[in-house]
Order: sequence, then structure tokens, then C-alpha cells
Amino acid sequence: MTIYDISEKAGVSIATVSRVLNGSSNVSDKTRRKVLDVIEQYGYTPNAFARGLGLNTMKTIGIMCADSSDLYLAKAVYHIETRLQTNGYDSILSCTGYDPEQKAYSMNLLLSKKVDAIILVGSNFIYDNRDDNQYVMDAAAQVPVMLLNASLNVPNVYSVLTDDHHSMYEATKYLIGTGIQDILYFYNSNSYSGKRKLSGFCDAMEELDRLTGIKGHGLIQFYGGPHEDIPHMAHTLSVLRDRGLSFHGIIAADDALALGAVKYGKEKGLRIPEDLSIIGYNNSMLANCCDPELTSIDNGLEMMCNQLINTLMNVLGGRETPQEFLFRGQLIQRGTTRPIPWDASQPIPGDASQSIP
Amino acid sequence: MTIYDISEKAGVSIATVSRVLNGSSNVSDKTRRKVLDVIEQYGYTPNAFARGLGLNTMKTIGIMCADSSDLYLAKAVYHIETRLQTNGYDSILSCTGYDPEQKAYSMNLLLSKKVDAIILVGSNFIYDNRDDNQYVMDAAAQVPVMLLNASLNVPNVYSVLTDDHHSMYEATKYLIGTGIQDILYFYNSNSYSGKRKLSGFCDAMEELDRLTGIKGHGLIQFYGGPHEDIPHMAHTLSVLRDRGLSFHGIIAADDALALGAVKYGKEKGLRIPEDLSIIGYNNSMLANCCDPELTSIDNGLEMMCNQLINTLMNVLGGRETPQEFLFRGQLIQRGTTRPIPWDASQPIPGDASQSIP
DNA sequence: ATAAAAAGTGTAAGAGCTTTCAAGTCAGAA
DNA sequence: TTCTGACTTGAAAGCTCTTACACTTTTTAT
Repeated sequence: MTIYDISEKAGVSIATVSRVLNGSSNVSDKTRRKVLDVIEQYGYTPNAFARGLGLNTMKTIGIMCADSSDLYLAKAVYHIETRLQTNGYDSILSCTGYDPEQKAYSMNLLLSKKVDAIILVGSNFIYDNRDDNQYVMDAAAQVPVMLLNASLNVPNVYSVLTDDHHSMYEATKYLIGTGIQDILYFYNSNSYSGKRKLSGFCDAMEELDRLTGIKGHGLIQFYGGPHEDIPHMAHTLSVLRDRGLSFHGIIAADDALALGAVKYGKEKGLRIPEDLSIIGYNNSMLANCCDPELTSIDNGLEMMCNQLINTLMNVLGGRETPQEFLFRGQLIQRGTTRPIPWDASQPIPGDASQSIP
Repeated sequence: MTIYDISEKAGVSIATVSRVLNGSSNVSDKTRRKVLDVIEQYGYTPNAFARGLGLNTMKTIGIMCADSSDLYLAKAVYHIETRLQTNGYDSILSCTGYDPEQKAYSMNLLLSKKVDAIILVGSNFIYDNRDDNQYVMDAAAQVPVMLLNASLNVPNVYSVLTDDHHSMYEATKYLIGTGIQDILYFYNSNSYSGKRKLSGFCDAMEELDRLTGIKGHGLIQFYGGPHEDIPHMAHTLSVLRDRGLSFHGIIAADDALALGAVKYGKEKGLRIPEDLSIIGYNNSMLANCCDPELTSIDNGLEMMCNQLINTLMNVLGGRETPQEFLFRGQLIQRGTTRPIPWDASQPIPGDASQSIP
């Protein structure tokens, strides 16, 4: 069933059928109705390839994501996919893993499929070394590139992200405000946003060092073990402690790591939050799975995804739009941290609980 | 840059270029090298639309999934996507939600994009009423349809699933074997596999009723609240208990529900597993997030996904293959259940711990 | 050496759609 | 009535590739 069949049955030319199909206004109502009837009757759907050939677009967006089974990334992909769909776009998903070469390869694959844009979900697509981002720039030369949780100042690249530095800075100050000074930062990624988070933590700790005149309140521990392996995370911390390091607070770069920290605390018989306070990141469902429930930073993922798609639609529609959207995260206080005492004289100037509602 | 440009620069015909591109053997080494060089030099990539038009395929598989942010479904999609990629296929992902109409619509959208096959991830795509599955049969008339976690006996539809009935039956018998008789089944879906699970539970409980001569050991509770809302799940159970129902074991239809059960137990001050034993389903990362760690049923998701892709490749390659693959789940015993006592005389014949290693 | 088979290459006909441009229709104005 | 211009419509070219078929060249068998 092709456009020719339809044109024949409707007694018009293929051009007219095509015009009806594309909602062109240059068709009389009578003709339009006639064609529509025939199309309906035979259940005809235009061939997407042929259409793509003619239009050089298929209303399809390429989504790249290192690991779509990751709780956070999966949520992001889901929201993006859903919003795309309501805007009449399809998406081709490509799980690239964390290997840079694979990323570049996947990118080319998507481009060869003539996607209208590419969305990079997650901060691990942008590297510090500008040369390593060449593949992104190459892509941007062909189609708009959208970044979620990362930023790259290059034409035709648009970014939607949270201010991870600020979030971590405030979270750290909040924890200090509850009376804890020896804090461990527990992280597992050096990605674009990973770096920002770490520096936020460091800045807050340095401030503390400066104010107290004591050096080294902050500890930093990288977790390189298997993804999502909570027991292994707990074990990593256990080893640390056994080496004699002491800390009464843990700030984790994501909720899974925080759960590892909670598990560690329980295994060591520490009361949470009295003996050990813990803050997670992302405010995922894991925060509720935790006992006690996990204090975590919510960065409004859904809102960011909406902004990203809106921006994309603007770009695709040829409308002007800012290149970068920066959101602010929000600390959700739950059971793994103590509240800031009402009367406490803050060791750090500035009331953290004010800027983090 | 088209095939014409390449053919000109290489001094051959477009047919030869095309043959080189498609790895046809009817090209001399010398010619091939020459063409390849030119292609390399100009960084040419064939236009996917034109290719699709000619071949009527784009090496693309449609994946449908109700909610790709669901922990379990996301894992499945990830494995499928990854395996597809290693087989040289792309995937178009469509998140349909749970609305039947939306499913049919998405299906047509995928078909219009000329996918080579459609994979339905999750059991909620198949309904009890055969008429409701018409959209699947319609699709199967055009391309192979693969079902993960569901089954439909229709030509050109292939199924890969676990024997949920058996898993639940054995899990229930196991729990009974640990000495618990009043068991609550906690579930949230009436999907294809949801039904199977429920009937597995019911069968085991009826057996118990028959053996003890007492009716009504089993309780069943549906959870209709928001997805992944652990506190809400706990609350649902709390309400039940407050109405005077008593149970010392909970079997949940998935791990999230089981965490809800754990939370409920803790809130009520029950010791787990002494006062309340809990079994989850899917053996997801949540099982490790739990304290104590959750006993759960592992149904080998990755293996199933592999089988599904292998089968698909066979179908696409025109090779014979069975229509249905049925796997057996496996109970992973952890901290939310007691071990079966060595010397206990089983109230139910058949040693559950034997068939569930 | 020669016939027959095999291998390599090119021509041209699609695949199904969009879109330009020319032509046809028809109302209202002159 | 004739002309003008606004609408409609159709013919045909174009988008980029694949592939059947025909033709040429090379290899193999005799």
C-alpha cells in the first residue's frame, strides 16, 4: 500500500495525497475528505524511509546514556522519552557504557540514522580535556546536542544541569551545622558533575578548616567497586575505619553510596544519626528504602528533563533560547541526619538551612 | 556526500561502491581497497533512509516498555539494548505507560518506522481477554514480536519467561517450611505474570489448608498506591493489621513491596525474621538495600534477555526456533526469612529447598 | 589453446515519498 | 463577456541507495 494506490483509489494525483498527508493548506476540503476517507479505509501508513529520504528527517531524537539500568539515568531517560513522545518525536536509545571510544562510535551510529538531535544523558559524556569532547563538537556540527547534567560551551550544544557544586557545598555546611566536623566524602565518579560535587564539598571543608584553625576535617574516599553493590560499599568504608580513620559524617555522591554508608554504620553498631550522620544525593527511591530514611539532595530531575525537551523543541523550531539552564538542588532532610539545633551558634557563618529550604 | 561522489572519486560505478558498502563478495580486492580508501578519506556514511528504502529494513528493533524507570524493566531494557547493539541492531524505545490504547498507538508508530521486530518488555502487554491482544497479533502479522515475561500462543510471537507460578509456589512452600502458616500475599499488578504469581501462592496455601484441615491460612492484599512509595506500602499493611488481620509471613510480588513490608514490620516493632518473615521477588539491588537483607526470588533476568535476543536473531535469520522459553527462578535466601530447620517434619510433602537450590 | 564457468563491473530500474513549477479552474472585477 | 488573480491540481524531478540483469574479464578444465 503506497501513496500511488491511495491516489488511484481516490482519483487524485500522488502530489495531492502527499499534501493531505502533510497537512498542506493547498487542498480543497472536498478533496481532502475524499483522500482521508480512502486512507482510513485501507489503513494506509506512509513509509517512513521514503518520507525520511524526501524530508531528510524522521522526527527521531537520539538518546545516549552510559547505563540505562542505573536508577537515576533510567529515570532521566524515562522522562525524556515520555516528553519527546508527547511532542511527536521518537527516540533511538543507545547505551554506550563508559568507554569513550564506544561513545564516539554510538554517536556516529545515531548520526547515520539521521536523528534530528542528540541528547546526552548523564555527566559522563563530557571530559575535562577539551580534546576528548571533540566527538561532541563534531556531532554538534550536524545536529543540536543536548546535555543533561553537564555543560560544554560550544555552539549548538545546550545544557540543562543543577548546580552540583552549590548543592554539595550547602549540604556539607548543613552537616557541619548539625555539629559534625569530621566528614567523609564518599564518591564513585569523576564525571563532569562528580567533579563539581567534590569541589563543593572541599570548599565547605576548607572554610571550616580556616575558621577553626585546624586542618583536615575532611576525608575523601573513592569507591571503585561494582555498581550498586551495597555490601561492597559498606565493606570499603569498614576497611577505612579499620585503618584508623575516624569520621562522624558521610556525604555520598549518590544514594546508593549513602545506603552503603548506612549499612556500614549498622554493621559497626553505630547509631544513625547520633553516631554517624549520612547525606545522599539524588533523592531517589532508595532514600525511602533506607532505615532510617535517608537525607538526600533532590535536584528536580523531572523539571530538568522538561526544560531540556522544551529547549530542544525551541531549537528545532528555530527559536532563540539560552544555551545553559542551571537549577538549584534542595536538601530533603530525613532520618539520617540530625536537625540543626535552634540555639546553636553556627561554627560557619551563613545559615545553611536558609538557602536550602 | 553520496554514493555518486564516492563512485566518481574512486573511478568505479555506484553499484560497485554499494557492493563494497554491503560487504558483497563480488568485488575484487583491488577495487574494494580503492573504494574503501576514498570512503575513509571523505568520511562518507551512507544515508540510512535511502538504504532503508532499498532494503526495507534499517536494522532497528522497536522496544516497548510501560515504564522504563521501573527498576526491573530498566534493567531488562538495558540488557536487551546492549545485546541488540552487539548484534548490530539499533533500538527505538517507546515508553507506553499502562494505558492499553497508548500501547496500540505506540505499536503502530513503531511499525510505521519499519522496525524489524518488536520487543514487549514486561508482562503488562498481554491481557487475559484474547481480544485485547489483537494489537499484538496485528503487529505479529507484520514483524516478529518478542515477549519478555509473558506468553501468547500466536504465530510469529515468541516468548521468554520464568515460571512465575512455580517460583511463587515454591517460595510459599519454603516459607511454610520455616514454620509460618499465616501468610499475606502482597501484590500490585494483575499483569500476565502477576496472575501467575498469585496462583502459585494460592495453590501452595490451598495445599496447606487441605493438609491441616484448617481453611484460610492465606491472605491477599492488593497495593494500589503510588509506584515505589515504600512508606505508603508500609502504611497499607499497617491499616490491614489495625483491622485485626494477623500474619507472620509476607510474600511480596516484587522487591519494592517487600521493602514496604520490612518497613511496616519495623514500624510495628516486629523482629525480622523472628516475628515477621518476608520474601521479595526479582532479587533486585533493593534486596541488598534492605536491613536485614531481603530473601528474594531471582529469575535470571540477564539470561532471559540473552535468550530473547538470541531467539530474535534466529527468527530474523530465518532459522527455526521454539516459540516459548520457560526458565525457572531461584530463591535467594537472606536475612528476612529463617532457614528451614534440619529436623523439622515438613507439614507439606516435598522438600522445597531441594527444587529451589 | 579453447570452451566453459566464474568473477567482476556497469547500466538502469526501482523503492515511496516531497516539492517545484506549470497548468487548469473559477470567482469576481472591469 | 473577458480578464485577473487566487486556489487547486498534476507531472515530473529529486532524494540516496539496492539489485537484477547484461556484459566483460579472468580463471579453470580439457
